Amino acid sequence: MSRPPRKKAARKSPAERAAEIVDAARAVALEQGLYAVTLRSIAARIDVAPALVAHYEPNMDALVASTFGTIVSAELAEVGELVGALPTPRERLALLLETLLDGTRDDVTVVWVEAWALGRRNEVLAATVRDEMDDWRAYVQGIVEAGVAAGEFETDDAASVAWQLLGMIDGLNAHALVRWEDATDRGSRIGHAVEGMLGLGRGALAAR
Amino acid sequence: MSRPPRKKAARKSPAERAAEIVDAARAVALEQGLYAVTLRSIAARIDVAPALVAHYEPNMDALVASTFGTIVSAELAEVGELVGALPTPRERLALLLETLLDGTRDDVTVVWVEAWALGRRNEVLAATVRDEMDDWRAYVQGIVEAGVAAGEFETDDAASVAWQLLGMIDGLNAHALVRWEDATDRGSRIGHAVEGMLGLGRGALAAR
DNA sequence: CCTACTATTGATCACACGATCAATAAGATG
DNA sequence: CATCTTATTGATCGTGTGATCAATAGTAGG
Repeated sequence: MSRPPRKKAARKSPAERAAEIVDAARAVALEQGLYAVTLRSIAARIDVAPALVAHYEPNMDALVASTFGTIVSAELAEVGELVGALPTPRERLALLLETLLDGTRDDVTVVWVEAWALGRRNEVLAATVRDEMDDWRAYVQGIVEAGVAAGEFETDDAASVAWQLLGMIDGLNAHALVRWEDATDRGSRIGHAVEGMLGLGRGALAAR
Repeated sequence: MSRPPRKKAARKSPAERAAEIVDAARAVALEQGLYAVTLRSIAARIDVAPALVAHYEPNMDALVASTFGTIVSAELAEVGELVGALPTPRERLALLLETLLDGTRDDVTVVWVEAWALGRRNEVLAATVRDEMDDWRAYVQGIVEAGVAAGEFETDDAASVAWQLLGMIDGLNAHALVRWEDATDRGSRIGHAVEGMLGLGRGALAAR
């Protein structure tokens, strides 16, 4: 089971080694959650002494926080690119919901949930969580405002609507994480809910 | 800072001591979260040796799980009693949403979020979480079905609607937990969302 | 080729966790 | 009052965590 005893790690440039550590932290977080991002787990993954990880990172709280930020901002960029290809705000919002609720990003959902819990004991992480949440809110708000401007949506507080949309999405994903039994239908009915929030007619959101 | 050195705990009946431990665990969980429910923290709170807590509980995983169950089922009972006093399903649902989103139960929200995260490493807790979620689902589903039977609501899958409602509620509360900055408006717009899900006209849910 | 720099490491600390067990002492029972 | 039952404890183990530091060994530059 245990790895063959490590001889000695090859000497690498600081930039290269630092990148290796960051990559390992991201991989561990996605595979086993933020709680598994530990001095020793990261060191073991890149086959290096724990002290080396400590040498490159100021402390583990910071590494956990930056790892969270990396994962979540990458997700936003990825989704943004996908959704941005569509022409109308209505279509963009529909695809956004469909994408975030399709159940293929449970690894990221775990990171979110653990970040909410861990944030209560890790100040740096808590601040990062707030920043990333705000980035997401701004992104969704942009879609909503575009829809209002285009006469597709109806609301007087796009920021509030954005918060509520994200809250709904995260809640549904978090639930699905736990009740893996029959969590096939997350998102099946959220369309109507969103229609209610944005003054759309029934079925208007998903319409072709 | 540290307590005056403990002399010796008074001898109590097993039932009494067991109850004391359970109470302490619940209090600690509500004040500091499930992660703080530890052998030593519970022992310190009731001024007793850590070994005594271990003597009464099979293991800490079980105590954490039962503590979660106690807190959450009590919440359901409390809310159920409050909401059940209203005559129509529409009013009951409106009060349910208002109550769960009024921001006075953040301590319980912390317990939920930490349970989702902790459940990945604590099998007993994970099972308890699923059970309690199902109890909540059954309760909400009952309200929805009553509304359908009364001709107030319109849906063909009350269970699915119940899951979605709970997901939305938990997500909004979890969000509010982290972005304490301006989380005053959770629930301000969920009414319209629910109206969309249940085929109600705009503002119908909150109507007198 | 030699030297200076520094990436890397082993050893070690202090702390917190759950858990076990023999020993103690309080109270019940006779 | 004597005996027995058992609630309670101190001591201890094994594990896991983050962190520090002197010592080592590659490697680049003179």
